Amino acid sequence: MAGEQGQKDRIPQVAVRRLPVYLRTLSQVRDQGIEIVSSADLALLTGFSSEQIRKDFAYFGAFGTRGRGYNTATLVNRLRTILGLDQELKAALVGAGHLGTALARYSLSRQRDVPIVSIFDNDPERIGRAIGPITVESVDRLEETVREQGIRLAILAVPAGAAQGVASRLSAAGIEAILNFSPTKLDLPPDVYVQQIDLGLELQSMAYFAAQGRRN
Amino acid sequence: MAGEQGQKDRIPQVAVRRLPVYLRTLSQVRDQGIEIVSSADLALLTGFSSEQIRKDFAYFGAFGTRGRGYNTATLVNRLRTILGLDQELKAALVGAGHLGTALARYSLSRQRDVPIVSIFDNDPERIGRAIGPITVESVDRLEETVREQGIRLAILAVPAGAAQGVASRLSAAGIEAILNFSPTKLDLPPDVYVQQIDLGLELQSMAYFAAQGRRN
DNA sequence: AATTGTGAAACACTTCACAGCC
DNA sequence: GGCTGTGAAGTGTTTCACAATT
Repeated sequence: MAGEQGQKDRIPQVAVRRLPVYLRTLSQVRDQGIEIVSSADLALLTGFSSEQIRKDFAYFGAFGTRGRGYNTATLVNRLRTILGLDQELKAALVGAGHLGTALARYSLSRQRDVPIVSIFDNDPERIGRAIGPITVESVDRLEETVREQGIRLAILAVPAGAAQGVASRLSAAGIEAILNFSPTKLDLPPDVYVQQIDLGLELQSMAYFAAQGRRN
Repeated sequence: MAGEQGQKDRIPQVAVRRLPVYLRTLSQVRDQGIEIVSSADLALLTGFSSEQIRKDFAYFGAFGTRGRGYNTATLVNRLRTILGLDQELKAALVGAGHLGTALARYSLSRQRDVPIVSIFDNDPERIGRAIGPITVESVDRLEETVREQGIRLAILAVPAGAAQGVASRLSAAGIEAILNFSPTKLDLPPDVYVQQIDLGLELQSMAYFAAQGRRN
């Protein structure tokens, strides 16, 4: 049996979240013309332990050569496939306020792999405005555009009060993962992956670590 | 013996990072005039399990009444003390580009507990500009201002190439925790708490979870 | 009767240590 | 000889289940 080639057991979520770090590091190393790296080299560059790096790669099937190390170009391609970046998954941004606009500009300039292709807002002042090559659309057109463009990911940067409503609509429209910058817990079917980023919460835990000390 | 009142064993980092969520939820509940909540109520509101909530509170000494639940007002105050928010820890922002400016505006409007009091940049175009009530200073004045104002936290929103240099200066100036939005791993003494937020990495792991499916 | 507080069991993740392969 | 790949041990975190308390 055994489904997709080389994939073992259940893979820890945390391991998946390290893959993009490996990918970025390996791309840089490859671009310096270095063809082989060891897990020890990667440990130095990423701050993760060499054992952990080897184990993470092993979850997806082994890519190294014993006695030598890993081929940078091969591993970059393999990681891109594993992450699904060869599919050019499209993302939508909802919320073209200060934060949303900044995120869009940042993403448009750097992030070719997961491109933002549509931006929505409900403020008539903002609709029609251009952000880079994209024109802000009315949020009324959300479902339609998501379907037409085959958008599968969304970034949410709307006020707290609007977040749940928009998220439900995104979910109903078939969006598979949401990166939520609004300070609200989203209640969604479990087949939607939600990643929360919350400046307020982060600052408050920083206060704890600064005040009571002791990192770990 | 036993140091600060009521603090048990070693406290899991993950538990600390949940406290701000409890604090926010409890503040909302309290502001609705509700005086008592059970861990089951909080579980519904936060999405964490009731056992976990009780255990988290227990790490810091017990605050509930058996048979009744937790007093919202008391618990809010207690959490604020634990997190160190009664100290009004000041934060600096370094990098007044699109993202930095958006973060500053967001924080200035909402986050009274951990106020941003200074903003730095190295671009002469930006120095002297006002963001809300704050005037952007030259990054040359970083050490001086940090000491004068007693700033203990920093938010880093500079280009990748500049991040390590600025972070080292912040650390040398005595900053205790850094929230890093630059896509760079920071190498700093272990007594500086670093929390990384990286849009590019988040989008890439979202691609995985959308592509290969299965949430957990 | 209801709900906390908590040891013990279960689960998740990381590190150790070494066999296997180049 | 050097470095990967991996079971086994160790550590960290969550869930279970129930005694303690109001």
